[in-house]
Amino acid sequence: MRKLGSELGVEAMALYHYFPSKEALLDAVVERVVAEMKPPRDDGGSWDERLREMLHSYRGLAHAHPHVFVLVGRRTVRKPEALQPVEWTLDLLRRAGLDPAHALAAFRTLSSYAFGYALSETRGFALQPDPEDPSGFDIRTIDPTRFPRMREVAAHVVACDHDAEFERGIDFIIRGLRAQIASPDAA
Amino acid sequence: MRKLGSELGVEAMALYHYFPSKEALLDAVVERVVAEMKPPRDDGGSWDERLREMLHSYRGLAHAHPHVFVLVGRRTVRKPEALQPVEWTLDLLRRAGLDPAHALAAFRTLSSYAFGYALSETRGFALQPDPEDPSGFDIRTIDPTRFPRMREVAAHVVACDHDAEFERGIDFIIRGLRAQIASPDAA
DNA sequence: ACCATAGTCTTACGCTGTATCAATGTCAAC
DNA sequence: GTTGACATTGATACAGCGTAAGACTATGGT
Repeated sequence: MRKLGSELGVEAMALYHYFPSKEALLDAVVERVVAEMKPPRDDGGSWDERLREMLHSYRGLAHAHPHVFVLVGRRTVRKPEALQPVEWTLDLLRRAGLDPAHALAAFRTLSSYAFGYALSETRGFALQPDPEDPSGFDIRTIDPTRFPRMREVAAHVVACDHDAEFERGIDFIIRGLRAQIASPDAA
Repeated sequence: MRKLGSELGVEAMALYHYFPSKEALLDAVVERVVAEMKPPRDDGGSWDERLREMLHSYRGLAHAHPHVFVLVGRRTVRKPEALQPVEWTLDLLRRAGLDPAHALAAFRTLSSYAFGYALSETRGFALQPDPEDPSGFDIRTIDPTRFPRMREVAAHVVACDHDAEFERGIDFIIRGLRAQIASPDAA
């Protein structure tokens, strides 16, 4: 607070005239960040293309604001406006042919995936060697007799295109959604 | 630190004989928590059943240690032992028929999903009304003309079986994995 | 001229992690 | 039996944090 205040040429306590607490201030920051998400294009384009767009836009928040993104997952929503992207996505899924219950399940699946992936990405995946701490864990030097599977994927881990990997995850899920849409009665 | 110290009948600074910093101490806590994960059963049982078991076990950590779980996602791995569950899961996926690159992609998809879902769950999903703050956002009273889709799912949100919902998400992804295994050459 | 209001500053309190260093307990070597 | 090394703990202190309480100033309406 003191730092932010001095950034604004003001004492820390002046901020409390505008926000009741630091948490409320951060909530407002989150609100601003989430508001950066753009609605899906309304022109031609299949539902899954627009869905992909939404998810990439969501992940983009993590890239643009890595420090804020951790806070996005909290239940701090006071104004429903902050949930506009949720409304968009649900609408997308409903138009794709899912009933409300499945649209909700699909939404939670997709958003959990995107949230988890983007968050892991900003913190550095556990398997990824940390360039800032060369003394730390490095999958490339792992004991191949005890961890043969990790040894196997080590090369792929260090030379990983995260954009493509994120997209592949969406592929998996969308395939599942399509199956649900095609045969809504199946378990 | 002072609190933990007094819990142990000791001054706060005594802890620094065993851990160089609070962060290192928390890393050790995370290690202990992750070590609670059990290896997948080795008896008969399809790979996807064992995979489900792993994911439920992972999510179970969040239920058993909701405050610690946020820290699980950090790259704080120093000893590869803490990555034993990763090795198990990779092995599962490889045996299921995925090549190393796809096994890694599948692992990241599944773990991101489970991590994101479990984390959102412990914090309370954004859509879920907060029982501790009845004055906050409540999806049941949302404006149906501005947010028709959210209005539609409101009933399902409040009466949601998270176990089943989590399972449905796994269904989606596993279906995608099966398609990849069936036709490895497709995009 | 008066007062309400908005905006800011000052001071202070209790909390945090931890650097520094002194004190103690323990045990092996001489 | 004394000594010295080392493991462990305690005491004190410091800089940082969020924020409660209240005083001060500036502004605009009456």
